[in-house]
Amino acid sequence: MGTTQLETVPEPKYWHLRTVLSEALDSEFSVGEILPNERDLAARFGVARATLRQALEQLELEGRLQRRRGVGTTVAPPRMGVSVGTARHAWPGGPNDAWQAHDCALEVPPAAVAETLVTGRDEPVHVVRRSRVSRGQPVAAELLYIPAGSVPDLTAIDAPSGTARARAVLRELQRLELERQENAVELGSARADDAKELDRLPGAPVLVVTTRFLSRGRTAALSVATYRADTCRLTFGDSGGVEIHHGPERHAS
Amino acid sequence: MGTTQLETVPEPKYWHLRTVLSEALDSEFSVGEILPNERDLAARFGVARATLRQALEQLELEGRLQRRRGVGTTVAPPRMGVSVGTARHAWPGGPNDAWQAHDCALEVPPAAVAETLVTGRDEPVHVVRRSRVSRGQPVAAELLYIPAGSVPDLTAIDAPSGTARARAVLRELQRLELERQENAVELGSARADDAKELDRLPGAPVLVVTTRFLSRGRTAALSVATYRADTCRLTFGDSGGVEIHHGPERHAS
DNA sequence: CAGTGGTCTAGACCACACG
DNA sequence: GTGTGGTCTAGACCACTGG
Repeated sequence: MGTTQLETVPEPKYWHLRTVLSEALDSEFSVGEILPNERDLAARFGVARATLRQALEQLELEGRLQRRRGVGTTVAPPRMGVSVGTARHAWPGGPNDAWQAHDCALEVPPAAVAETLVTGRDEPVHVVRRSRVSRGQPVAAELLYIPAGSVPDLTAIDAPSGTARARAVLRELQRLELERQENAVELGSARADDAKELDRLPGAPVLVVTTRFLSRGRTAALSVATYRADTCRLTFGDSGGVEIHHGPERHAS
Repeated sequence: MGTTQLETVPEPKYWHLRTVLSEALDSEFSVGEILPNERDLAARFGVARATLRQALEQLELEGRLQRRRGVGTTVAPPRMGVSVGTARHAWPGGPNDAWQAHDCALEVPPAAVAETLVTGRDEPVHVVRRSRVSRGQPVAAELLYIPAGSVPDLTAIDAPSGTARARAVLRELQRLELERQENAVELGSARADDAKELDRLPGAPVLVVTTRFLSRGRTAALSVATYRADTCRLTFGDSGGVEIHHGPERHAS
């Protein structure tokens, strides 16, 4: 007789809470608005903070919320469509390729990368770090692996590393007739360095896009780009992307 | 001198634990092997079970582990490459399209879908449910939205719903000259029905692929497919996909 | 400084699979 | 039944942001 089980829900609390909050976001909040803090929300719904957080995590994963330590939880705008298609302008080193080169170093790539590049183990390759910004916020961090054989004319460049070196490598790469071979997308979690670049915490969910570029039948470069999964919708094909978003959206007035 | 801080780690415990476990998986475990249970593991590492679980969740998200209630935690095989490219055989209703039709109903689609289909609000459309199996396990659940206008010759079909109806709709669709227009990929969490189909719990991370099909310039169908994010690597392009998997040495730099 | 989200603990009970 | 992972609690302290 002690049970206070007013509602027989085989559904977990956090999942039900997610639904309730999701509907509240649609009807009672506008983009950018700040939610009550977690302790207040938990008290309001009569659950432990950990349970409330489980619901918030779900909503953040779905791109509905944005949480920042020391600041608060805000309603996120609809995900932005980010083109990862075959458009010419997306070519590495091409004009207006949406990427900003940061750095370049000669490093030994991970085993899986070396395998795809068909280079020897422990054979260093050029690694160009680039980042991509869209609508004022960072959306992707990329590592471009380029075998030394792909850009043989680099002896003329004196800069051993740094931005200048990165641009030089890209310039050389651009002279090749690159052909995009394949893409793959999978879920991953941001490594510490990527997380910093993406303004997220380590372990944040990311969409990892790997692309292989061919030149005269050989693998000339391999790109591993990590996109923020919470804010990005990846679009393939040359157009901007379908405008599909979830639920009604109200904007601050 | 009183600090027992043997290691000055600004790193969270669960993240460090994730790394340790990840390396252990590479060197000491083989695919399919069962890990010790969570209580034992937590005790072994001297952390609370919740913390240990946080690390396991990360590894599951990355496709390294598979956890099943009542059974245990096992080492997952490398993610399988699943083609979502433009290959002919992937056409809805085409022969060997890798999909199995389950059901069909006339329903009012979500607002976002109706918008893309350019149908009126509250106007019902055919909704075909399909599922996709690869290597013996379910990898995707799909909802195919087809405006009634796309398949006008369905009055001859008497089955109001069910598998027969679904196949009939697909057969009609196949007679159109479909043109794949766009794809988008984003992270989502499995709804209850999808989760059941994918043999996962509600809220499990999924990759949502939306595809628009055109016929004579009009949107003839819209596919919303949810793929298991833990087991699948989506490949675009007509070939099988690059064989990139996470071996030992996942981390660069 | 005060307030926020992030991490962590030590328990408890539940839902499920399997013998 | 036993044993597993899944959910939930009520606290505590930490790391960060901003006034």
